Amino acid sequence: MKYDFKNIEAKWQKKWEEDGVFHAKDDSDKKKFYALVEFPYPSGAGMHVGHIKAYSGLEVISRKRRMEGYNVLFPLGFDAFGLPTENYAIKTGIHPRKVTDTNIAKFTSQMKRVGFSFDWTRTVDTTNEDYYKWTQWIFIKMFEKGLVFRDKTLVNYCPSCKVVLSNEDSQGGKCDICHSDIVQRSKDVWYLRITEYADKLLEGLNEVDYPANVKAQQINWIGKSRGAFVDFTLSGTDEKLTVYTTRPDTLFGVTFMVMAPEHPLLDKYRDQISNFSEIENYRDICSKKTEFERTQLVKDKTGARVDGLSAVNPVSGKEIPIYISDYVMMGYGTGAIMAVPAHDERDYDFAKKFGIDIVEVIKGGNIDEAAYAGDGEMINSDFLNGYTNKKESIDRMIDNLVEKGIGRAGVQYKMKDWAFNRQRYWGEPIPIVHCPHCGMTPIPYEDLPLRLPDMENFEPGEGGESPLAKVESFVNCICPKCGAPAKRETDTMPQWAGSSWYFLRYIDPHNAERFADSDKLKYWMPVDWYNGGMEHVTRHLIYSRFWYKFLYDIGEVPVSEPYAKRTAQGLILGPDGEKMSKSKGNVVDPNDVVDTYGADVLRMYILFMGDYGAAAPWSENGVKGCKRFIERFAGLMDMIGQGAVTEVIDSDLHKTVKKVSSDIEEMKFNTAIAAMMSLVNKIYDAGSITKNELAVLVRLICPFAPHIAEEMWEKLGFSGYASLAEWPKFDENKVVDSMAEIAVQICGKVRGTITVPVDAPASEVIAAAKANEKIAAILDGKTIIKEICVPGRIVNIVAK
RNA sequence: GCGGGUGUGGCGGAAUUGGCAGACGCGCAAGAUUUAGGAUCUUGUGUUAAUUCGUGCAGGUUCGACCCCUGUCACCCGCACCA
Repeated sequence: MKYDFKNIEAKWQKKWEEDGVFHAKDDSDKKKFYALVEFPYPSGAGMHVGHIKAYSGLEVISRKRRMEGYNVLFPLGFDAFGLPTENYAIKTGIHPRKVTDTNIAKFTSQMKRVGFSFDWTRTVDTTNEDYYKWTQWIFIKMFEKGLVFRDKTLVNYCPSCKVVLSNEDSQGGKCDICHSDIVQRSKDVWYLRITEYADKLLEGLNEVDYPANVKAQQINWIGKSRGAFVDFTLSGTDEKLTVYTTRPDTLFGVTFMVMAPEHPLLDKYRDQISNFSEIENYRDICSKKTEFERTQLVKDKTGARVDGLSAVNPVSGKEIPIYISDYVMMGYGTGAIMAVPAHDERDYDFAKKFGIDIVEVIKGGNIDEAAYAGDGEMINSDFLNGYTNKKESIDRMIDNLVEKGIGRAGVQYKMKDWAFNRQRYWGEPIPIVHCPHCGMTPIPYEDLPLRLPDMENFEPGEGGESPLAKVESFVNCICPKCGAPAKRETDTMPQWAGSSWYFLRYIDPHNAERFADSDKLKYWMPVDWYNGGMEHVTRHLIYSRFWYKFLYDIGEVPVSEPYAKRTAQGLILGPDGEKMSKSKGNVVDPNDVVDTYGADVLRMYILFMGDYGAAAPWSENGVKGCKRFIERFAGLMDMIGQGAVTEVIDSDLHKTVKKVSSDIEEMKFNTAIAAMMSLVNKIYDAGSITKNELAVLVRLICPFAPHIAEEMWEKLGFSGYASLAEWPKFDENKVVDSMAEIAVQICGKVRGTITVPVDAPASEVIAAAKANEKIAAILDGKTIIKEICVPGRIVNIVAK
C-alpha cells in the first residue's frame, strides 16, 4: 500500500469533523472519561512541538477509552488574556481582540492538522465575554464570602511594563515578561485569601492520585509549619515583641533578636532609640533592594543595632540586644525573630559579624566553628536539660510558655495571599465599584459581564495606572447600591484567573444561565486525568484547586477535588540538547514536520523519543525511523494471506495487545511503540498475516497513528471508524508460554541457559541446570555450597 | 541553603521493580538492488586476547544490585535568609 499521507490525513480529518466522531455526549449511559490538558496561550508564534507532546499523552489515552466504550470528554480551549497580546497591540496598534482571534484561528487549524481527537464544539476562550462573565461571577462570590480584600503594601513593580507583579511573577528580581529590574513600590493590591484554604489544599492531597514529587512540591509551596508564638518584653516598657519560631526548645540559646527594618515598633519607640538616624539610613538602603535581593543567601549579613531598646529573654530573664536586618521580613511570621546563633546558620553569621554571644543548647557540634543544626542532647536549658527528642522538648517548652502566659502554640504558612490585580487592559475587569458612601460594591450578577470597553491606546496610564482609567465612560458610573455617582475599579485580573476554572466550562460551554449545569457537572466531574507541565504544579494547580474548593464550599460543584489524577510530560529539547528557544535557533516547528513526514509520523515520534515524563532532545533521524515504521506497517496490507500464520506470531500478537494496553495506561508510550515495532519485524520475518490479525494491529496502532489506521481499516473492508472500533482483547492463555528459558548462574555470574517447563518445581530446574554441559564442566571438581532457584527466573549455584 | 529529580553503548532510551544489562529506534559497517544519488532489503554492531570488563565515583547489604543502604561528584527543575 502506498503511503500517501497528505491525502490520507486530509481525508480522515475531514470525515471525523463531518461526522462529529469525537464529540462528547451529555446524555449518555456510557461510563464517562474526562481527559484534560493545559490549554495553550495562543501566541503569535503558533504551535510548538512542546504543545504536541503535552497533548499527545492524553490523546492516546482518550482514543483508547473511546474504543473501550467510554463517553470521552477531551476538549481544548485558549487561555488568551495576557501581556504578550497586549504588548503586541501597543506595538502594532492592532486591537488585542483581533490579535487573539487571529492567533486562535491559527492554533486551531494547526492542531486539527495533527489529527487530535479534541471535541472542537466545546472550545473555550477566556477572553470571550460569555466566558469571563463567569470568571467575574466567581470573583464576586469570593468577595461576598470575604475572600477578597484590599491592602496597601510594598509590591514588586515593573517600571517598564508598568504593572505590579506577584512574587511568583517576579523571580530573580526581574520582570517575568520584560526582564527589566523590579523596584519596590507602595500600591493598592487586591488579594485573594488563598491562605484560608491552606489546610484544605493540604488535606485534599490525600484524596488525589498525583505523582509523589508533585504532592511534595505543593506541600512545600504551602509550607505549613508548627511552632510557637513567644512574647518578649521590651525592657523598660510593657510592650510585647512577639516572634514566631519552629524551635521554641532553643529559647535558652537566644542571645539577640532581629526585627525587620520596617517593623512599626521601631517608629513607636523612636524617642528611646539613640541611633534612629542610623536605622533610617539602613531602611533607605533596604528599600532600594528587591525582595529577591534581600532574600539571597549571602554570608555577609548586614544590619544595625537598635541602641536604647533591648528585650528580655522570657525563660532565662536575661536582657538581650535587638538588631534590625533585611534578612528578616515583615511579610513572614511577625516581622521579628529570636536569634539562636549556636544552631542557625544565618543567626550564627550575624552573631559572628556583630560580636554577639553564642550559647550552645544542643550538644553535638562545635559552635566555635559553625552553627550546629542537628539533633542532640539539650544543655544549658534548665528544665529541658537532658532531652534528646526534638518533639518532646518542643512540646515541653510550649507547655511552659503557656503556663507562664508568654507564648502559645501556633501554625504558620509559607504561602502568601494571592495578589490579584494588574494595571492592564487585556484582562478581566474587576467587577467592583468604589462608592463614596457604600465603599467597595460588587456589580449585581444580572449586570455581568462587565465588558472591557473598546479603546485604541493600550499604554498603561501615568504611574502605572490601568489603561482603563483613561476611559471616562467606563470609570464613571452609578453605585448599584445607593445610586450615587461612583467610580469603577480600573485594574484587571491576572492571567491565572481564567485558567482557574476553565475545566468546568468545557462541561457546558454555551450555558447562558450558569457557568455549567449542575447535572452535567455531576456527570462529568471530577476530571479523571489531568496532564500538563511540571512548571504549573505549584501556581496554576494550587490556584485552580483553591477556586474549585471554594465553589465546592458554596455548593456549586459536586466533588471536593477537581483533578482525580495528574501527570506531567517532559520537555522536548532542541537537537543540540538545549532548551528550545528562538535566540538559540534550535526550535523545531511541528508544521514543517507535518508537511514533510505527516501527522502520524510526528505523533509517533514524539511518543517514541523517550520516557514521556522526561526531557529528550529532538532528532530528525529519529523522525525518519518512525516514518520507516509507519511505511512498513502500511506494507502489511500486501502480506495478507501469503501463507499459514505460525503459532509464534499468534502468541506474539496477544502479548503485544497486552503490553500495548498496559503501557498506554502507564504512559509508557515509547515501549508500547517498541512492542509494535518488534511484532511488525516478526511478521515481516514470517512473511504473512491474516486479515483478522491485521485488524487487531490496526486498532492497536490507531490511538498513535489514527489516519493510517482509518485508511487500512477501510481498505480491509470494515465499516465505521477504526477510531470507534472495539479495543482489541487478548487471550490470557496465549500470553503464557509453556516453556521458559532461564539463566543459570554460578556464584552470581551467568554461565549458561536452560529451557524448562514454566511450572517445573525447583528441584527439577536445578537438576536440569546441573545436567547442562557447560554448567557441569564448570562445576566439575567443585563443592556446591548453596543452590538458589527462583522458578521461572533464575538458578544460582554457589560452589567452591 | 532547602525540597524534588536525573546520571546506562557513538546517540535517544529498555530492563517483568532484587534475578540473563543494552529491548526498540537512530547512527555506523559490510553486502544486495540501482546508471548514480536517494530509498529499500539482508547481516553485523557495549567492550576485551579472554570464561575479561562493564549502568557517574567509593564503599556496604545480598546467593545475586542499574534497582536497596552510606558517603561522594556532576547536571537539571522548583522554592529560597521562611525563623
